[in-house]
Amino acid sequence: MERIDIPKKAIYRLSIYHRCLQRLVEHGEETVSSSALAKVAGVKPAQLRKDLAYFGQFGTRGLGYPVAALASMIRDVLGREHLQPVVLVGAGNLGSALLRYPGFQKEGFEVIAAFDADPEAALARGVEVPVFPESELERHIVEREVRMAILCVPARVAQAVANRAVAAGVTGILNFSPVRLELPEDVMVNNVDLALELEHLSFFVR
Amino acid sequence: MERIDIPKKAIYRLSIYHRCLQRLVEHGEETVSSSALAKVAGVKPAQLRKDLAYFGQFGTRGLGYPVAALASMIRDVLGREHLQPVVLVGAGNLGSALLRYPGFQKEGFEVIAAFDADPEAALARGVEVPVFPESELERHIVEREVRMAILCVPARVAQAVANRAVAAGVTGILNFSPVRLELPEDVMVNNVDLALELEHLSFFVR
DNA sequence: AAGTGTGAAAAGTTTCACAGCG
DNA sequence: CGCTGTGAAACTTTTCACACTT
Repeated sequence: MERIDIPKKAIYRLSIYHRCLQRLVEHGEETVSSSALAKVAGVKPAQLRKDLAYFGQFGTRGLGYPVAALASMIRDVLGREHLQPVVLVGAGNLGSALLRYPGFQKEGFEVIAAFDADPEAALARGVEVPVFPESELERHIVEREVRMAILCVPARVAQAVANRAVAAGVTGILNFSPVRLELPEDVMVNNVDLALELEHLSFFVR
Repeated sequence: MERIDIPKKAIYRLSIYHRCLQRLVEHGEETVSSSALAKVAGVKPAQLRKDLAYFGQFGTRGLGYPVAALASMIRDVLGREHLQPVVLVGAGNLGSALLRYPGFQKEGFEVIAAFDADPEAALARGVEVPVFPESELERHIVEREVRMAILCVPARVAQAVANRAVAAGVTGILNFSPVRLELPEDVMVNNVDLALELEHLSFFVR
């Protein structure tokens, strides 16, 4: 696999660049220079050029990068040319807020189903995505060939739910539970620990 | 300031260690070795020891670290020995979910007030924290000497709200808006971009 | 014997600076 | 001339390995 020596952080930044490019497309821009794009993305021009260069040569010297084509190549690299189905487990407080969060849909992900121990309660929160009992998790993952799951379950059941999702075919987990999941290393886990982020801030605040 | 050459990531990990230590305290453990703690925190033992060593010598050779004392020193380093007041701006979909999120309280932060353009609507969502009109933001920040703010406002107003909060005295922002905030560099901004995290996953999923 | 603290090596990432292309 | 693409330098972070303490 050639992407073995691409810095992980560069992948993150690719998503940022993509979002900036989308805005440029909307504004009808045709080309953009590395310095202009770097400015709005909040990075240095050289870093932007290096990041893009990992994936090929897209710019024209003396001119810049073609906005639309660059956006398309990033979508391609990130595996987002096509809609990715996603499931969400744990439609409680945070989970149901995420189900109503427009950002996922807007960036091209479709949350096709949610699962909860108590689907009725979740539905009562005004969620539009269908909510199923947790027991049906595996069936939906297999049937729709789902690769990504969002986990918003309580800490004590997180590991068990993750194991089940992975056994059914999930290889990427966005984990909101404050727990370090132990999973096969070919499963990508992305932890978003809200309390941790706040703690981190408090070190710098004084 | 001596903490100039402490890796930023080490600060993040300190929070993780702290959470693991809390669990050990609950289980009545008195001491823990670097390898045991590293295991549950998901890092290598040498890294754990190095991280802790940035702040002093806390372990006993041949024995390990005293659980309670180590937890206390981390709280001290992170500025969390005392309760930190926090405000939240934008009590919409995501914001009101965060107001009901137990994790912040549990980790020792007190969200003392929330602000929204439409406080009535926010209150209707069953939030317990008092919700005020956005115009009162500055007054509360000044009166309670608030240093940290959680931002959940729509992208287009994020910069303006951030400017106001900073002008009133905030120096740390946990930003959920998908926008790169431009602020004085003594202000610490911690971006949590949910759609971005999902995008990042999709690169590794295939 | 068990386990910390730490220099030094290795690995990973960012920045520089400039050659080279359009 | 302007701006990309990129090797090499600088910097940051992680890992190793072992001296040293209890």
